[in-house]
Amino acid sequence: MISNDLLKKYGAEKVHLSKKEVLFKVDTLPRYYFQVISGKIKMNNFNEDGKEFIQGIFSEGSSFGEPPLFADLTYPAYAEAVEESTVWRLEKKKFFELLKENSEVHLSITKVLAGRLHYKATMVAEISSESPEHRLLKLIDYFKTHIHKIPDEEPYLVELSRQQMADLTGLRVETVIRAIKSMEKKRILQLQSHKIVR
Amino acid sequence: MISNDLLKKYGAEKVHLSKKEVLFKVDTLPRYYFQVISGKIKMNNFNEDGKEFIQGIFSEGSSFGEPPLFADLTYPAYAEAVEESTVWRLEKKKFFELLKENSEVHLSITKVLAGRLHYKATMVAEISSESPEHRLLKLIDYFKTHIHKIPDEEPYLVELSRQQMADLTGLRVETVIRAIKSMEKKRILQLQSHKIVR
DNA sequence: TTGTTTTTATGACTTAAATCATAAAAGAGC
DNA sequence: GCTCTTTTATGATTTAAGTCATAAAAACAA
Repeated sequence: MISNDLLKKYGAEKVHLSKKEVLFKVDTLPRYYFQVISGKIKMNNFNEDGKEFIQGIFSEGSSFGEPPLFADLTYPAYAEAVEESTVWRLEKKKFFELLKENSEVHLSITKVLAGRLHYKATMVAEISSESPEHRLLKLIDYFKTHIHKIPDEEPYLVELSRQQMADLTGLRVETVIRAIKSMEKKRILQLQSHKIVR
Repeated sequence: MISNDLLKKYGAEKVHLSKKEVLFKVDTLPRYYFQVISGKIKMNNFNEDGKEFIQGIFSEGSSFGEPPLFADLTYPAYAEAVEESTVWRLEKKKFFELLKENSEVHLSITKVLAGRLHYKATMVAEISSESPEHRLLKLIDYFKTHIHKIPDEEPYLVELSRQQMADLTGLRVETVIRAIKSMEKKRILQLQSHKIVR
């Protein structure tokens, strides 16, 4: 996360996005660094028959879509506003100037990438070889511990819909619903008027 | 990739690993930066019933296992020598000194992380929602284009075994074998005495 | 060259999750 | 409050990939 002052200093602009608006498309070259000011942005893919896969959901303060900027690659996914949002947009060239002149910012970005790589490594191993229940539990626990930083003993009210969880784990809604129900029976998590608490 | 001179300067040591030797374990805290001198190192996970998932295979010149070093996390997987190997080992503290004093090295490491994140993003979307044939093709093409940097028109002889491909995509050997055969019939790839050419 | 291990191959069978259909409950808008 | 949309829920059925068993081919070692 880069401070507003620094972003302004290097000429970043605010971009407004209405719900469902697409910020960039898969397989295109990146031109900007992006950081969420308000709202929620998701990065996602669609397979041949239209099934969505959500790479990540980014909220206030989070940057997204930087890897292709560094690695000279195209975007691996779309970026779309989940709700009405505002983001900072900083030109690639300016972004690299900023990094060069502010090494502590560069280190913080590297840390963010490292954290995301850790999440992906965890999820890809799960998705490829674990049961739906295990996958979902890993997802929920990852959000609780790493995204929202809620202590183990405190309850976490999952803000994701069943469909979003399905799209994050590669499952189908029905499978998610059944797995959640089954875990409730086993007392692995609780349901409070259809809301998941863990 | 950090040059030998620089590594030596900061006190890196050579570590020898015999085939199948484990360098670090999943869920432990990182203490070193590692870089392959010779041989091959794989990072892998095992699920409840022992099924392997290969996160990546690293050969000469590649570093691995850096993300948890940056993000203050534990290793998401094991690291094991695929064959007899030698690696550079540099203490965490020294590694960060090196980065601080050599900003171009820091940038190159960030680029490596960005590239790996790109690979993971690509594979996780594939694994979660595509057919075995599609997954395998994506894997093979990724190795051809991004790892070995072979031009599209030149043939690429896949060096991975069916089992390794299965472990990289979350499939079973039998499924890989059948999918490869089926793709040969469709002329998507060639088989030359059981070796895959794409 | 022969014996041993690993890799590739194939058929028969099982199963877990996807698919399809349909509905109840909850939430949003007026 | 009522209407429309979205989300959650559940049963019946299908299917693709996993599992199991077994063998041929290739690679490696003695």
